[in-house]
Amino acid sequence: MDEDSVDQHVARWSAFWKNEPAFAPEVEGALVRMNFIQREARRADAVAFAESQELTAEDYKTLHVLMIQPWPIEATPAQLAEAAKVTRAAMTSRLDRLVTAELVTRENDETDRRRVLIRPTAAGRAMWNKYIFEGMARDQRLLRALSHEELIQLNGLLRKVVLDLES
Amino acid sequence: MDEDSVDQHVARWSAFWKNEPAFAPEVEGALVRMNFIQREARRADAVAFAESQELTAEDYKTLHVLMIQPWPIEATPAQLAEAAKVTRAAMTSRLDRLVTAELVTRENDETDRRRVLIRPTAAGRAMWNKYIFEGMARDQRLLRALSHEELIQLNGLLRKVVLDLES
DNA sequence: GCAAACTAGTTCACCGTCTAACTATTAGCA
DNA sequence: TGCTAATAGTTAGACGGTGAACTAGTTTGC
Repeated sequence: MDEDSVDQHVARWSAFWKNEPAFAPEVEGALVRMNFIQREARRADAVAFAESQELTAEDYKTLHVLMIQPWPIEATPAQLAEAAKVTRAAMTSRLDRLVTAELVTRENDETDRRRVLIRPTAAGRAMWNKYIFEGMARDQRLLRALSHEELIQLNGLLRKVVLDLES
Repeated sequence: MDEDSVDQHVARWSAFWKNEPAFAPEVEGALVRMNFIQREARRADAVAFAESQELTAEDYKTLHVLMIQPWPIEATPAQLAEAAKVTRAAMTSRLDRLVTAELVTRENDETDRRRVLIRPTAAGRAMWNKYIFEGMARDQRLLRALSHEELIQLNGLLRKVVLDLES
């Protein structure tokens, strides 16, 4: 198999840490590679949304987590914040932008007046539809080097790690 | 094999996108899992440095990329920015903090007076030494669910992806 | 020999996030 | 019932990042 840039990085480190048993080249390699792939994914997303000028990647993500809620399509800011993995404060300002752009509505919940309900507008749904498939295509392009079997194998390994971290 | 939270996420999506051939569950799963692992890594790093109060994770990273440069241990801000994957502007402010903390020195290069040379102080080297092995241990803990063979397998799959993205 | 182009680093204005404090509302319980 | 505690959302201030503009120094090429 050919070497990627991470192999060089790890080789340099291995030389640096020779005689140092605490250094695990495979751990370092795997983490750096995952970092590389994730960074590339974010970069590609940012480019796609920067070109369109309509929406930032962050705002799209917000719209997305709203759209993929279980029926009915409505959610509280707290639910969206958790789904998007940002704080509620950050979600407040994201929603400000989406409300201004008229992609979602923000209404008081009359049964619990502390709560706010967020719903997509027709324009918001249309915007989501416009980008969702492009996003899937970008993701598949990112991992196109792997066959279906290899993807399953990769998920098997990653699942072990995630299961361990979740327990 | 047991299910992790990502399996549930993907199952919900698969139901959502049933009859939609553009959705690839294995691609989605792999990316979400890598995201999860990376996020956990960053969280653990942040916790470790927040407890110590001496240094932020970002400043440690800066010190780190400086320390692992090839001999002699000195670098320009531009080199450090590239290694740490931030802009030069960001590196300027990171270095401001490290210079104030007396962990690195910033000197003019007399042979090319545009350039600045960054070198760790004795305190900076000591600080790096204090955290480097803890960081390795954190990384290994993160992937402890995988055997040595599985780590090699994982790197093999990720290498394919990285090689493809780098070409 | 000198103007133009390039390069290194910094400064500036802006952005999105975070934590912590704050307001408003609801739930728990003596 | 009426305090107290808990909860939902927002606001305020700080932080670290970005891209663009700027300063200073070096290289290129006529």
